[in-house]
Amino acid sequence: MDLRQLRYFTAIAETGHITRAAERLGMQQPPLSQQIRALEKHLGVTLFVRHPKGVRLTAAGTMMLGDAQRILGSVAALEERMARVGRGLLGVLSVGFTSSAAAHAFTPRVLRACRHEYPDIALRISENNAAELIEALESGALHCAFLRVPVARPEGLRFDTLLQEPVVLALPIGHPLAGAYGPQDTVPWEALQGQSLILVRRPGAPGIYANMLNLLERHGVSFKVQAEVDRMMTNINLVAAGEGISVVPASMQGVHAHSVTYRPLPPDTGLQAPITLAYRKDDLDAVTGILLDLARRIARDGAWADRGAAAGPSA
Amino acid sequence: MDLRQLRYFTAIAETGHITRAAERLGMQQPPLSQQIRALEKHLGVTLFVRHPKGVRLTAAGTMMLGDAQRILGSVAALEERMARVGRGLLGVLSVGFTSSAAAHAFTPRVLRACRHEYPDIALRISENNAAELIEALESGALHCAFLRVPVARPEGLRFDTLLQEPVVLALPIGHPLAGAYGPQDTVPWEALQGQSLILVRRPGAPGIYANMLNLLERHGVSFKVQAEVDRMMTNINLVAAGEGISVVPASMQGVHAHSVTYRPLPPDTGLQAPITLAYRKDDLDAVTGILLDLARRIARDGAWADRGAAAGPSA
DNA sequence: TAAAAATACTCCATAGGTATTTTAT
DNA sequence: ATAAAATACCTATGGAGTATTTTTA
Repeated sequence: MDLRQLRYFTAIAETGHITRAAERLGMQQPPLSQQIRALEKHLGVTLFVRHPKGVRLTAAGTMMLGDAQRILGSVAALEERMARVGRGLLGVLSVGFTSSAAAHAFTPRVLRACRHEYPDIALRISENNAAELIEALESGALHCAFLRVPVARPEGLRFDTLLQEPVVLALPIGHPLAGAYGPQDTVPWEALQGQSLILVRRPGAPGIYANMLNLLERHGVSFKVQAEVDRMMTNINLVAAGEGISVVPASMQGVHAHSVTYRPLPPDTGLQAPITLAYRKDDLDAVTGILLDLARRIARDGAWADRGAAAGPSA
Repeated sequence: MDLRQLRYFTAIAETGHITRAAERLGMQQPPLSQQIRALEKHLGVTLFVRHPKGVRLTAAGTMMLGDAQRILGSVAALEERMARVGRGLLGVLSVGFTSSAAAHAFTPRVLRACRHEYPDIALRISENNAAELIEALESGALHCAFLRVPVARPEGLRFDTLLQEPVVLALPIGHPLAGAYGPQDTVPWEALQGQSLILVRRPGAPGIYANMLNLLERHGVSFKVQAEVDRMMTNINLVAAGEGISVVPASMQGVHAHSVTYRPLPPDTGLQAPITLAYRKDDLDAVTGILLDLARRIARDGAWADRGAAAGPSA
């Protein structure tokens, strides 16, 4: 028995005529007669009593009709579901992000929009440092992750830049530089001469710290690496504790506002901290594609700065 | 999509190899690969990730597997059910019987055995007079009916004789014949000279009354027809009321024992009251066939006289 | 390098079409 | 006499087989 015969059976049962059912099925009457006889023979049951003006279900046929319709309904529902899966509208999406990506209003905004616009995508969200996120991406544990562009970009992953963001200097309250430069004053690189820096430089760390060190070297500024951590939030925590100074993406201004103060850096240096979406370049899952499109749209529209968010300007 | 593709899909999912699944399905690997690719294309979803040593379900494939197995299970169950329907082991069976057929232990015994041996046959039982039963049989409202052989056998119906039964004379208590003949004494036909008879002669009435009238005529016995009724139970009721005398199947002895007494009739006359099963000769339903076989078996084995039943001897 | 899947082609079983006959009212 | 189903026969799509190539760990 196959589904075709079930479809034929229900069509005949519903119309009461082999001829009309054939019409509805877009076929001729003889093959339909043949198929239904084959089905009856296969099942060992007479499904219809043949009248001169149509057919009528036997008791056995009546028993069968409900089941047949149920089965055909299940099949149609399955096809429908799978079509939605194929278009990425239904399924599970595992998304990771770093603390610094999460600090920007953009990331939660995208996830909130995804939940709202695609309610059948079940989001599995996790926060972690960049190294762990990248490993999870490579192993397939994550579909994609929001993070800053790392220095070393692993083969096999793509990093789509969603938005650019300037970098600011983070100083402990009462630091000499905080006295020398007002809140709106740009601090020149030379002013960092001899400072103790806290950096994120563990595996998978964002490129901005390497870039900054290059800039300092180019300006002939000497410094001391006071600490190396694995995520920007730790970075700010240490600044708050007075361990030294650091730089962070503009969106992280306001963290530890009672003990950390922030200052702009020279705008012409091109020191930017982009937020990217990372995913495996070979198999771009349909669901991942949905999120990627959504994130790009929101980034393009600048639509994340809706309320109460410390938003930096886009590229 | 058809069931074949679902079967192929589950086979591959369950074995983890296209090659092994092909083996299990009794086919070659290439067509199986083709079919599964066709299914993937049809659904718009990748179901398996191909590894060098087998395949593994994708998330979409995993979602699909459960549904596919459920659907295949439903189909198998449907086929199983219909096979049972076809063999008559499952379904509804509408059975009728007359009061006189029900009076014999045989009839309830057959129905009880049917319930016990074929629990999936839902019995619809109704009691009625012969004329109504025959009409119900012809209209299709009944599958079969236990009754005495009617004088006029309608075209289109078969009457299978299940067992023969002698006929006895029913007399009101205190009737002169009851005094002239003891309980074991055979009453000769001549003794009925001038008696008032109560007969069942309405449409569909059993043949025994017509046969009896022939016998009386042959013996030169004159009589008076006191009443004509439509079922034997009424017959006895009128005898009990003193309206006249009658004859009934031996199994009805004992009814109205306080007011009716019974006497044997000459055994060599061939006046018998058979119990038959009537059904449409053209469409012998499988369920009806089951009951017919069962009734024949019980009649042959004489297995109805198990307990507390007023049983007459069989043919 | 080896095992499994994919590709290329060939064949034939059978679903479906056309023409006609049978059936039952 | 008529409408519908059954029968007979033909055609062609596509499922399955055989041989071979490609893939990837």
